[in-house]
Amino acid sequence: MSKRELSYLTDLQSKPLRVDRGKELVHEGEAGQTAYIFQSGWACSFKLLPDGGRQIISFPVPGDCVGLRSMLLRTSDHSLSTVTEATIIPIQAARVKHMFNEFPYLGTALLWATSRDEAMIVEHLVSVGRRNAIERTAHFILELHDRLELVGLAADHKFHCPLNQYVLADALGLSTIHVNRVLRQLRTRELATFKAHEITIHNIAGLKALAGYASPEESLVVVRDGIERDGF
Amino acid sequence: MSKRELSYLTDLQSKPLRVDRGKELVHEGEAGQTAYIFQSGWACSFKLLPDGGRQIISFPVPGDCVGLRSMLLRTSDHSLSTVTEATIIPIQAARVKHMFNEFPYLGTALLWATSRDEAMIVEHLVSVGRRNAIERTAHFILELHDRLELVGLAADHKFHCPLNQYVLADALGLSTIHVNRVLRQLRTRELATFKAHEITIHNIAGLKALAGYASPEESLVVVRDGIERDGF
DNA sequence: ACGCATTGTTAACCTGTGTTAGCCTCGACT
DNA sequence: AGTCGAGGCTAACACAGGTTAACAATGCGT
Repeated sequence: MSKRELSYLTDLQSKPLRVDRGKELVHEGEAGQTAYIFQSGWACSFKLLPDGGRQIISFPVPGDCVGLRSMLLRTSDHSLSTVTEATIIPIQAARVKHMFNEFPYLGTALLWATSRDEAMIVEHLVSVGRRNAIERTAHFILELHDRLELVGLAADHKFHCPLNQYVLADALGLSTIHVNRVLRQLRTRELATFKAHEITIHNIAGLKALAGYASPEESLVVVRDGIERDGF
Repeated sequence: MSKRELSYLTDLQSKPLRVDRGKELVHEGEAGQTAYIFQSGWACSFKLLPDGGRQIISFPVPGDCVGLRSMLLRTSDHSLSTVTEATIIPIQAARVKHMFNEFPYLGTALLWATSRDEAMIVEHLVSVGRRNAIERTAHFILELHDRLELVGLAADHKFHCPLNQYVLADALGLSTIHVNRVLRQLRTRELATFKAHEITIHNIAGLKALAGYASPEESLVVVRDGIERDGF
């Protein structure tokens, strides 16, 4: 990346903004004129169902960028709310569009970033579709751990996690009560503990085995061990 | 789009290629040097699990383009197999990368296309996470119908669908047997019939009500009817 | 310190979905 | 025509997970 590109990227960012927890930053179907970088605090993107239920798609954590995609589309296809108080850096759509013309190369970088997001959503889909409640929860904890470790927010197999069991249920496609049961089981089996907004992984190998979790680097290998079936 | 851009897009495409059904075009973890446009035939993209299960992510149908994303990343995060015999148009990665520099505007178009894909995956995640078997199946049928209608492959609430119940199960996160039960129920309730590779929707209003399905155009409205809950 | 709201925890019961096992149908091949 | 295999269909049973209903902790505001 050239100096000019970098300085442009810096210019793109507005002043950090503090928002309360539970604030809906983007409403589904709304025109998405703004993207945000999360400097601190957690959020969740989700879709509501006609019956009032909801499915959480992902949890942006500090360092993550959201809404870039919906800037280009007319509207956002899901809502976004903060889970905790947060500091965000808004990015204006107009400037991003200008950037696309000025520095085409950055467009590719952006495409790369959105691809990473999509990979996470796909993994989430696999979890919900084909893993049972405990595997799914274990997988979720491991993924969160790896993501947070990457930005220095997890150490020693321990990290802060401001989610409650209701939110967890909406993310994992389970009922609150069952989340509670599963967490208890993880505790009893001495794999991981979720207490007072802090997750501690006691036995990371055991947890990975349970979840069928492939660390980002190993992910290529594990799949080949699976029994291969043909495509139809 | 300028004439020059259009002709460039045409140049990009190689000769159509005929492939057998059940052919794995992309293997998970593989470097994705090629993208494909499906001219005819169906495919499915999926992830395999260590225990041999799989989750189907999406079904590319004629007119769809796949693999553009994984060309930019080092590797593809999921596999792709044909479901039927198919005619595909391969697109070379090198030429696409060149295109990005030459016509930055097309990069945005590409980003737009991948965003549409992602929206579909998100909807799939919502289905699997928060709809029960019959709602999920109904939703799937409706989505397929709308997609195929768009490319002229569905008419009169009827369309060809070469998927068997095993494949359906892997897509919907259900067991084969349960897919069978659900299809029977849809038939009995005179909502839709899946027979001899052909899906017929008998009562589209009823099916939409059951699925909580929002047509692409109406999708903005329906969600606001849901009971709103705050973001945490 | 008190009361209230939020979140966590547990038990009992019920239902949706998975599992196992088998039979039927149809088309492809010999 | 007969065999074989793939895919569809059904039934009986088992179990994971959902539902309902309490109650216990915790934290917050007054």
